[in-house]
Amino acid sequence: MRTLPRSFYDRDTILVAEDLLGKYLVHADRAGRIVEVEAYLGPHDLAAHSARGLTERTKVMFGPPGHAYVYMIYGMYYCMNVVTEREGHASAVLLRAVEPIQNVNGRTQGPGLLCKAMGIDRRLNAHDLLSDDFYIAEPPKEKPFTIAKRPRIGVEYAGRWAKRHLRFYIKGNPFVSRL
DNA sequence: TGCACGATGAAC
DNA sequence: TTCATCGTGCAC
Repeated sequence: MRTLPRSFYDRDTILVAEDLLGKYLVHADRAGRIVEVEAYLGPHDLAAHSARGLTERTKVMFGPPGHAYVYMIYGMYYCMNVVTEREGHASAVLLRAVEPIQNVNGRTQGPGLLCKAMGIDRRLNAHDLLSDDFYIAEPPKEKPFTIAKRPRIGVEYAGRWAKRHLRFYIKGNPFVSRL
Protein backbone atom coordinates (compact mmCIF):
# COMPACT_ATOMS: atom_id res chain seq x y z
CA MET A 1 0.00 0.00 0.00
CA ARG A 2 1.17 3.48 -0.81
CA THR A 3 1.31 5.92 2.13
CA LEU A 4 -0.35 9.24 1.36
CA PRO A 5 2.26 11.99 0.76
CA ARG A 6 2.48 15.25 2.70
CA SER A 7 1.00 17.06 -0.29
CA PHE A 8 -2.25 15.13 0.15
CA TYR A 9 -2.87 16.92 3.46
CA ASP A 10 -1.52 20.28 2.35
CA ARG A 11 -4.74 21.17 0.50
CA ASP A 12 -8.19 22.64 1.10
CA THR A 13 -9.64 20.85 4.15
CA ILE A 14 -12.96 19.98 2.53
CA LEU A 15 -11.16 18.33 -0.39
CA VAL A 16 -8.93 16.38 2.00
CA ALA A 17 -11.97 15.29 4.02
CA GLU A 18 -13.79 13.93 0.97
CA ASP A 19 -10.64 12.27 -0.38
CA LEU A 20 -9.97 10.52 2.94
CA LEU A 21 -13.11 8.44 2.47
CA GLY A 22 -12.14 4.93 1.36
CA LYS A 23 -8.51 5.33 2.48
CA TYR A 24 -6.91 2.90 4.95
CA LEU A 25 -5.97 4.07 8.44
CA VAL A 26 -3.13 1.89 9.71
CA HIS A 27 -1.79 1.68 13.28
CA ALA A 28 0.73 -1.06 14.07
CA ASP A 29 -0.93 -4.30 12.91
CA ARG A 30 -4.41 -2.81 12.70
CA ALA A 31 -6.14 -1.35 9.66
CA GLY A 32 -9.53 0.23 9.03
CA ARG A 33 -11.17 1.77 5.96
CA ILE A 34 -12.25 5.37 6.61
CA VAL A 35 -15.99 5.69 5.94
CA GLU A 36 -17.02 8.88 7.83
CA VAL A 37 -15.21 12.18 8.51
CA GLU A 38 -15.84 15.82 9.48
CA ALA A 39 -13.99 18.93 8.29
CA TYR A 40 -12.96 21.68 10.76
CA LEU A 41 -11.99 24.70 8.74
CA GLY A 42 -9.71 26.76 10.97
CA PRO A 43 -9.83 29.61 13.54
CA HIS A 44 -12.85 31.22 11.87
CA ASP A 45 -14.88 27.98 12.16
CA LEU A 46 -16.60 28.35 15.53
CA ALA A 47 -17.00 24.57 15.87
CA ALA A 48 -13.23 24.01 15.61
CA HIS A 49 -11.04 23.80 18.70
CA SER A 50 -8.68 26.24 17.02
CA ALA A 51 -11.40 28.92 17.11
CA ARG A 52 -10.15 29.97 20.58
CA GLY A 53 -6.63 30.48 19.37
CA LEU A 54 -3.39 28.62 19.91
CA THR A 55 -3.42 26.72 23.23
CA GLU A 56 -1.42 23.84 24.67
CA ARG A 57 -4.04 21.37 23.48
CA THR A 58 -4.62 22.73 19.99
CA LYS A 59 -1.08 23.67 19.00
CA VAL A 60 -0.85 20.56 16.82
CA MET A 61 -3.66 21.97 14.66
CA PHE A 62 -1.49 25.02 14.04
CA GLY A 63 1.44 22.88 12.99
CA PRO A 64 2.35 21.34 9.61
CA PRO A 65 -0.13 19.10 7.73
CA GLY A 66 -0.07 15.31 7.86
CA HIS A 67 0.13 14.99 11.65
CA ALA A 68 -2.39 13.45 14.06
CA TYR A 69 -4.30 15.64 16.51
CA VAL A 70 -5.54 13.29 19.25
CA TYR A 71 -7.40 14.62 22.29
CA MET A 72 -9.50 13.24 25.14
CA ILE A 73 -13.21 14.03 25.15
CA TYR A 74 -15.67 13.76 28.05
CA GLY A 75 -12.96 12.22 30.20
CA MET A 76 -13.32 8.81 28.63
CA TYR A 77 -12.76 8.72 24.89
CA TYR A 78 -10.16 9.88 22.41
CA CYS A 79 -10.85 11.52 19.09
CA MET A 80 -8.41 11.51 16.19
CA ASN A 81 -7.98 14.24 13.60
CA VAL A 82 -5.67 14.69 10.64
CA VAL A 83 -4.07 18.16 10.42
CA THR A 84 -4.55 19.82 7.04
CA GLU A 85 -3.42 22.86 5.04
CA ARG A 86 -0.33 24.97 5.52
CA GLU A 87 1.37 25.41 8.88
CA GLY A 88 -0.40 28.10 10.89
CA HIS A 89 -3.84 27.62 9.33
CA ALA A 90 -5.11 25.34 12.14
CA SER A 91 -7.60 23.15 10.29
CA ALA A 92 -8.18 19.41 10.54
CA VAL A 93 -10.37 16.45 9.61
CA LEU A 94 -11.98 14.38 12.38
CA LEU A 95 -12.15 10.64 11.66
CA ARG A 96 -15.60 9.48 12.80
CA ALA A 97 -15.84 5.87 11.63
CA VAL A 98 -13.88 3.12 9.91
CA GLU A 99 -14.77 -0.26 8.46
CA PRO A 100 -12.69 -3.06 10.08
CA ILE A 101 -10.08 -4.44 7.67
CA GLN A 102 -7.43 -6.12 9.81
CA ASN A 103 -6.99 -6.91 13.53
CA VAL A 104 -9.72 -4.49 14.59
CA ASN A 105 -11.69 -5.62 17.64
CA GLY A 106 -14.94 -4.04 18.79
CA ARG A 107 -17.16 -1.40 17.27
CA THR A 108 -15.72 1.43 15.18
CA GLN A 109 -18.81 3.58 14.69
CA GLY A 110 -18.09 6.99 16.19
CA PRO A 111 -14.82 8.87 16.93
CA GLY A 112 -14.46 7.49 20.45
CA LEU A 113 -15.03 3.86 19.52
CA LEU A 114 -12.85 4.21 16.44
CA CYS A 115 -9.86 5.23 18.56
CA LYS A 116 -10.55 2.50 21.12
CA ALA A 117 -10.74 -0.21 18.45
CA MET A 118 -7.64 1.07 16.64
CA GLY A 119 -5.58 1.47 19.82
CA ILE A 120 -5.23 5.23 19.39
CA ASP A 121 -4.64 7.37 22.50
CA ARG A 122 -2.85 10.56 23.63
CA ARG A 123 0.57 9.00 23.03
CA LEU A 124 -0.12 9.38 19.31
CA ASN A 125 -0.96 13.09 19.53
CA ALA A 126 1.30 15.09 17.19
CA HIS A 127 2.53 11.86 15.58
CA ASP A 128 3.61 12.27 11.96
CA LEU A 129 1.36 10.27 9.62
CA LEU A 130 4.26 9.85 7.23
CA SER A 131 5.72 7.18 9.49
CA ASP A 132 6.00 3.40 9.55
CA ASP A 133 3.67 2.55 12.43
CA PHE A 134 0.85 5.06 12.09
CA TYR A 135 -0.25 6.31 8.69
CA ILE A 136 -2.99 6.54 6.08
CA ALA A 137 -2.62 4.76 2.76
CA GLU A 138 -4.19 4.31 -0.64
CA PRO A 139 -6.32 1.12 -0.50
CA PRO A 140 -5.25 -1.86 -2.66
CA LYS A 141 -8.46 -1.76 -4.63
CA GLU A 142 -11.47 0.51 -4.37
CA LYS A 143 -14.89 0.42 -5.95
CA PRO A 144 -16.78 3.63 -6.74
CA PHE A 145 -19.00 5.10 -4.03
CA THR A 146 -21.27 8.07 -3.49
CA ILE A 147 -20.38 10.71 -0.87
CA ALA A 148 -23.21 11.87 1.42
CA LYS A 149 -22.94 15.35 3.03
CA ARG A 150 -24.58 16.24 6.34
CA PRO A 151 -24.17 18.71 9.26
CA ARG A 152 -21.48 17.83 11.82
CA ILE A 153 -22.38 16.05 15.06
CA GLY A 154 -22.35 17.65 18.52
CA VAL A 155 -21.54 21.22 17.49
CA GLU A 156 -24.95 22.89 17.93
CA TYR A 157 -23.26 25.69 19.86
CA ALA A 158 -21.44 26.86 16.73
CA GLY A 159 -24.29 29.00 15.36
CA ARG A 160 -24.36 29.18 11.56
CA TRP A 161 -21.31 26.93 11.37
CA ALA A 162 -23.38 24.11 12.87
CA LYS A 163 -25.67 24.12 9.86
CA ARG A 164 -23.00 23.65 7.21
CA HIS A 165 -22.67 20.23 5.63
CA LEU A 166 -19.12 19.46 6.69
CA ARG A 167 -19.63 15.82 7.59
CA PHE A 168 -18.98 13.37 4.80
CA TYR A 169 -19.57 9.63 4.63
CA ILE A 170 -19.77 6.77 2.19
CA LYS A 171 -23.44 6.42 1.32
CA GLY A 172 -24.83 3.00 2.18
CA ASN A 173 -21.82 1.85 4.22
CA PRO A 174 -23.04 -0.06 7.32
CA PHE A 175 -20.17 1.20 9.51
CA VAL A 176 -21.14 4.89 9.35
CA SER A 177 -22.02 6.11 12.87
CA ARG A 178 -25.02 8.28 11.99
CA LEU A 179 -27.03 9.04 8.86
C1' DT B 1 -5.95 27.44 42.35
C1' DG B 2 -10.71 26.29 41.27
C1' DC B 3 -14.33 24.96 38.26
C1' DA B 4 -17.53 24.57 34.23
C1' DC B 5 -17.80 22.01 30.17
C1' DG B 6 -17.05 19.20 26.08
C1' DA B 7 -16.08 17.26 18.02
C1' DT B 8 -19.05 10.66 23.11
C1' DG B 9 -21.46 6.47 24.01
C1' DA B 10 -24.60 3.76 26.52
C1' DA B 11 -28.37 3.18 29.50
C1' DC B 12 -32.97 4.42 30.95
C1' DT C 1 -32.73 12.56 28.69
C1' DT C 2 -29.24 11.41 31.95
C1' DC C 3 -24.82 10.03 33.40
C1' DA C 4 -19.79 8.53 33.64
C1' DT C 5 -15.25 10.88 34.03
C1' DC C 6 -11.13 14.15 33.48
C1' DG C 7 -8.03 17.35 30.89
C1' DT C 8 -8.23 21.97 29.25
C1' DG C 9 -9.03 26.84 29.38
C1' DC C 10 -10.21 30.74 31.59
C1' DA C 11 -12.05 33.15 35.46
C1' DC C 12 -10.76 34.76 40.08
